[in-house]
Amino acid sequence: MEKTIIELEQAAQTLKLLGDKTRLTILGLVKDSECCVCEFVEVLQMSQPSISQHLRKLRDAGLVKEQRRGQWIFYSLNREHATYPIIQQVLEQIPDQKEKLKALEEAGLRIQCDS
Amino acid sequence: MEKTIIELEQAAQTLKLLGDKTRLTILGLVKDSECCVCEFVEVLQMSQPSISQHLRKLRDAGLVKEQRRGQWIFYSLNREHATYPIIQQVLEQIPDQKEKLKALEEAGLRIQCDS
DNA sequence: TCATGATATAAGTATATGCTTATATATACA
DNA sequence: TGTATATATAAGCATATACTTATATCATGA
Repeated sequence: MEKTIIELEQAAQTLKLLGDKTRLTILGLVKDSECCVCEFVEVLQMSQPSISQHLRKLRDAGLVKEQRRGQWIFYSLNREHATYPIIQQVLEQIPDQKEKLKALEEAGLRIQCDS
Repeated sequence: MEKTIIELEQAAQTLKLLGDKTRLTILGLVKDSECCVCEFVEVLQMSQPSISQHLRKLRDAGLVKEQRRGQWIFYSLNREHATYPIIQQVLEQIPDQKEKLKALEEAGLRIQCDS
């Protein structure tokens, strides 16, 4: 893998966004698969506006991408972002969030969408 | 290298501290060698109290260690910290701060202390 | 066209953050 | 003992942050 050097200022901006439990969990979730807002609300047990505001910060910074499918808006990790290598490394060193999505699925709360 | 999983909450706390240009630079500097406060002040061109306050945050979190030698207090990276793997990875992906120390040295502003 | 569900946005608020200036503390050295 | 240097701490202040509640937007389906 080629080593890319990320500008300090840009790295700091991304790290600031990662430096919040809620956003770090959100990124841990979208690392494994796309998620929609109501799933974050369910997993994180937080209000919908609060989640939306965190997502907006992540999206404004370009760390996540959004895609509407019907009534849902799905968020995914933007692996093209300049600071993605940092995010990737960080996510590798924290507990996997996959089980939380699995628990959602088992509770029948996972959103599946073909459109 | 063994892979250690860092608790999400603790990771977020460290990332928050890294998410500031000044502190990220400070950590980049102590990655290479011990530095004292006046060196940070010189390199970063910021007020001494401001630097001291950033150092206090880093020290309170345990990310750096301090050691007094005579009239100077030297700061160094605490490589035993639980979140050190994250810090290490991040520092590997941003520009090296070594030249800044070298410039200090050439300007005769580097503090050398044997005590 | 209307009601519902998913999401975004706005406004308000309490707290956190990062600087400033002023001052205290601690060491060195004459 | 007195002065200079290095550093820490305190207090004040402007701005940022992360919620809350209320409301707007947009797609779906009857």
